Amino acid sequence: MSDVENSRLERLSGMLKRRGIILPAFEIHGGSKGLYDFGPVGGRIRNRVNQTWIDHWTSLGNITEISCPTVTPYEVLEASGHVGEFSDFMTDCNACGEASRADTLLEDFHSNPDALSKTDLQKLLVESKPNCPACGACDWSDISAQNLMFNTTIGAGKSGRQGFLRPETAQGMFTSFQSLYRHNRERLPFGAIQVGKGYRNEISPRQGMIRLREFNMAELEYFIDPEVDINHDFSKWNEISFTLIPDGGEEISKSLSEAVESGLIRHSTVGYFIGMTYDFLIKVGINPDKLRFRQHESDEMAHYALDCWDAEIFGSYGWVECVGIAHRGCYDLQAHEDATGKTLRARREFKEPKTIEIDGWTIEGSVAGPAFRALAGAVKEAIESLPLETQFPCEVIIASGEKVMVNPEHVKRNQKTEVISGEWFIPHVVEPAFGIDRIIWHVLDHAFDEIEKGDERYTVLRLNQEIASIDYCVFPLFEKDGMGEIARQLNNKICSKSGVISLYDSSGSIGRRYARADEIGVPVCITVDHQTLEDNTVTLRSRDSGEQKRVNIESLY
RNA sequence: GCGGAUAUGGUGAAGUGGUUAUCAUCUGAGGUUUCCAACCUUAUGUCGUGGGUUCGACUCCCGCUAUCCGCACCA
Repeated sequence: MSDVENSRLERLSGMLKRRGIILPAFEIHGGSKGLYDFGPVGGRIRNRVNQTWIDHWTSLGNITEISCPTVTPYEVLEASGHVGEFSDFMTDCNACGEASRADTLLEDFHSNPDALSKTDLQKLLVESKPNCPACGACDWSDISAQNLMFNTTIGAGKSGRQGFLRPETAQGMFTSFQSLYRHNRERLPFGAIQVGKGYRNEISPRQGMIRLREFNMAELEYFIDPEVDINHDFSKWNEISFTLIPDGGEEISKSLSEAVESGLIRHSTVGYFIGMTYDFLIKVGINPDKLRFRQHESDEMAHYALDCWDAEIFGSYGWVECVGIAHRGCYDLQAHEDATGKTLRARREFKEPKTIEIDGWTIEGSVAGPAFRALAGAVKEAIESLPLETQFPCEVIIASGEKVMVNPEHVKRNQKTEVISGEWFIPHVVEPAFGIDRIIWHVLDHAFDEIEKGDERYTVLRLNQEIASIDYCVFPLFEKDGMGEIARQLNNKICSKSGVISLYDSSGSIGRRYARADEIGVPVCITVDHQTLEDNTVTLRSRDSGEQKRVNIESLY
């Protein structure tokens, strides 16, 4: 980073802190790495970005918003693969207090302890009794998962259950699949969105808002039928050339429809969400020249993912990934199904019901049941797969490998016609995941404009009206001759409107007050002056053009 | 986690082993001013934290915490 960019970054960070947009959290206690406050000005910016994001997706019409707990039981994140991927299993030496990685301790007792589950590691630890590398004792605490996820205990004392603060919002949407499916009248495609906090106990949070331990995420899980081609309408992006970096290739510029048709973007829904993501980022104020989409390389992508694109935004820290759009296949729902035995599926009706003629053998329950007892189920399965020509008595090999003698009285002819109208399948998921803090950082970075005014550097935060923290400032030119009262009254009127915030400021010269408002990006300032006293008009001054126009005060009520 | 640098009012900077720590700016109050950081008066506010050396530490030494820059991992 050059000195020029560096000092701009310092001025930007200084301004964000000074004006209460983004500041280190808990600073009077010394602060804590990777934790930031959105201050009195930033809090509303975050809220408005979140709301804009929600509105953006719900406008599709088949998206519902949910909100799941951040405290998540161990089993959920074990099923999703996060426990294995995000954490190490640790155990403490009760003699000296030194913490050790369980898999490292057990290397001499197992060929690949890294691959063991927590339960197996615990068992192996108890059996093999390794000594503490620090003090030589052998007195280990129970194994706990630690590291990139925040550990917590749900419930008090020993009866408590192990849990984590969620590292992403996605899992709650997968575990709620059945409810979502019903709500959407059991019809795909549909999506669920969630905006909320996620937590990762990063080893080394760095670069301000870019890597946080507690962060704001916004995720959409869009459930689709892998066998149905969705015809997305890409025409609204025909005029836009997207900057794309394909897996292993050079940066190119292409229209979205071209990139999807050529197969560069491997799934049209991924392509559609790239377009939606582009629109959202532009809406909140990202400079389109500083935005590109990069395809994950095969070895970077999670093994189950079919395609993954990151939206990267250029700012003071270089190119930073702020959104990930991943085709996750059926991985997540499958994982929770496997772990719980619950059905997380959607139904697909066949165009033509399938008719299956069955003509073979099955068991005579009243005879075979008492005869085979516990094996009866397996015997039934084996017999139903036998050809019609089979002669009884007959020796049958059942699933467990056991041989059983089946006599004619155990069986009967099975002749029927089954009509199957459809099937159950695990939907595929396309997931756009947004790092809200990273996006807000870049919005601020792109909006932060320094212009020369005389010899001075003048700061303007060119935020879009949609996400500006303060909508209006109201100034009396002077606080005398009744101008102060009129301005206060106007300010109160504007604040009382739902969703609108106005700030009253009477201190300092009028120029200073405009400058203060510009620095935090207030789009419009309203000034009450002498003329107001005569004809009830005020001036509206625009942040970006500096232009003023007079309007009647009543038109602002 | 490893290596390097840093920590002084809200912000940005000076400075010293010696008893009221300096400046600019910001902020508050008052005045002045007919619209883009004007001016005058006045006030508030600082040595990150814990220990050590010392008669005395903001200053020297050691932990800790935080920040910034490299290395490894990620939204």
